[in-house]
Amino acid sequence: MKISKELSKGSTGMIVLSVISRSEMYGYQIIKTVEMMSENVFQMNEGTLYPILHALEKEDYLTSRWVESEENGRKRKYYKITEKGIKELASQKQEWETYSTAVGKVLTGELQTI
Amino acid sequence: MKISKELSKGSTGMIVLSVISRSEMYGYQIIKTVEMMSENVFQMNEGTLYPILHALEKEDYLTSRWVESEENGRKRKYYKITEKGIKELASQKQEWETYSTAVGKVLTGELQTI
DNA sequence: AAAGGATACCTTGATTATCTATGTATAATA
DNA sequence: TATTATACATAGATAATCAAGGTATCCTTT
Repeated sequence: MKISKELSKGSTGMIVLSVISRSEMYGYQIIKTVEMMSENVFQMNEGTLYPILHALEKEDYLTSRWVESEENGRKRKYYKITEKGIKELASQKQEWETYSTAVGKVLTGELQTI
Repeated sequence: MKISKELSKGSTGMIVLSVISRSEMYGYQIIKTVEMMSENVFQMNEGTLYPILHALEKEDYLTSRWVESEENGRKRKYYKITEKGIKELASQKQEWETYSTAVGKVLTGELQTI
């Protein structure tokens, strides 16, 4: 990810699940899609993405299949979300909501200090 | 932090700077304050906090002093934010804003896929 | 008086997410 | 012909956090 430091750790799997949940995609396309949707805030690199895809598949959140491109003969590995993945995504979104709301509360100092 | 997984990685330093920016505090108090302000979402453990405090001090974002408590004789190490720390906090808040907004965009799918 | 829990500091070693670098290969462009 | 973009992948390094352990004092309950 481009966003400096370690801020995005932990959310990358959710981001990947999220974009795949809208349409079957291959790895390189995921990178470009996330880049575009985040307006270049997230610039995932391949060394990050591929291990995540493999892990998500191992957990049965995704399935994959090889597809030969029609324009060029290039092979692409398409990933599709599973039912289990859809549930996991919903759970992770909920957790993200809880987390980001909590950060907001601390940053804005809604409550008083002890 | 209590929030499961690794979601909060990278934001802990900012959280600490943020609570200290409102008043001088000692370590244990920081943990309790963050717990309260986040409504128990963040349950920082000591093994996380103390190394962070030392690192922030080393970077001159904080200064510390030992204070003997008046109620009981217990010694506490109070941390105070510096000018440099205030600037750093502002920068990290800005980054958090960019990051969380980007996550929101990807999750809600504001734009279309390629 | 003893025991346990809360307070208060700290460090070490393990875990894990991500990055950097590297590798392979093809297609399109300059 | 050389470079860039596409497309997959892995290995080793880095770094944030956690789990566990250590020391010590104070307060409350038994």
